[in-house]
Amino acid sequence: MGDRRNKYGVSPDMQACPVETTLDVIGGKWKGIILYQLLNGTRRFNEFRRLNPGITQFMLTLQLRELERDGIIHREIYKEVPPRVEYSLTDFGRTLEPVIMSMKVWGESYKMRLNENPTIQEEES
Amino acid sequence: MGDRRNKYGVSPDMQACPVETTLDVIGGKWKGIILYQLLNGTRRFNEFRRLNPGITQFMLTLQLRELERDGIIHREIYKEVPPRVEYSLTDFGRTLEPVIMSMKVWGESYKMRLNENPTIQEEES
DNA sequence: CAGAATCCTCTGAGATACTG
DNA sequence: CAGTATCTCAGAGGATTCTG
Repeated sequence: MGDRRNKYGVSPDMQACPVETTLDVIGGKWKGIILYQLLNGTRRFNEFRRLNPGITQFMLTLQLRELERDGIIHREIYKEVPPRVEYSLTDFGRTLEPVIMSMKVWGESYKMRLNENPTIQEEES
Repeated sequence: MGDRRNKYGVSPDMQACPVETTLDVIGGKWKGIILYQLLNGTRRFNEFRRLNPGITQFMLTLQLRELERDGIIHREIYKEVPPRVEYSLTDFGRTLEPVIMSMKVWGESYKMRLNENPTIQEEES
């Protein structure tokens, strides 16, 4: 899967815009919701599947691995039978909390706005 | 281009996660940086091109139109020769400012973290 | 200057089947 | 339970050319 660190073939510190950097890390199709659910605590693999019926095992694994690679989440493997794996935010991942929360708040206001007036797509600036 | 309001074939208010909703609106490849640049004021079409050499005319137009459709930006056309079009945030678009800014701050800390220790991809939670 | 129209290329994402 | 391993494909993203 794409090493999103190399969009321009340069190291990420050469990328001009930090907003883009953040989007690159949390912008995956399911990463927003995964992170949001992790704010409430540790989750297991099948717990994510139950919470998000739309996501396939494959994609879930992929998104989790990318978040792990980026240092956002931690993957704890318990050597048991049956196997158990728990996902949690790293300390660094926790620093995303204000970002996620502001996105949550805004998303809610956006949906409210759509419901209030579904036809309006633009307003005067 | 995808009507991202219909990921599940349902109206957006049926989508469970507001974080995803926000990502759907601002998660386009160039939307983060476009919005960030608009925080500083009105921009013209070729101004965006100069600021972001990597983006093609086509993609720029597309991203701007989607943001306009979603009520985030306003497109003011001046009937002149040569033509002039100015883009600005709508009032509603301005409500994205805290989101963008928190993403900017986080993106900077992420890049700093990479520079400090490029090999570390994970830390203990 | 600010686009519109075409055509093309990847890759993010999904379906399905199998396994330690 | 928590994953791999393949295969497939739509569609986001891009290059190029043309125009009011």
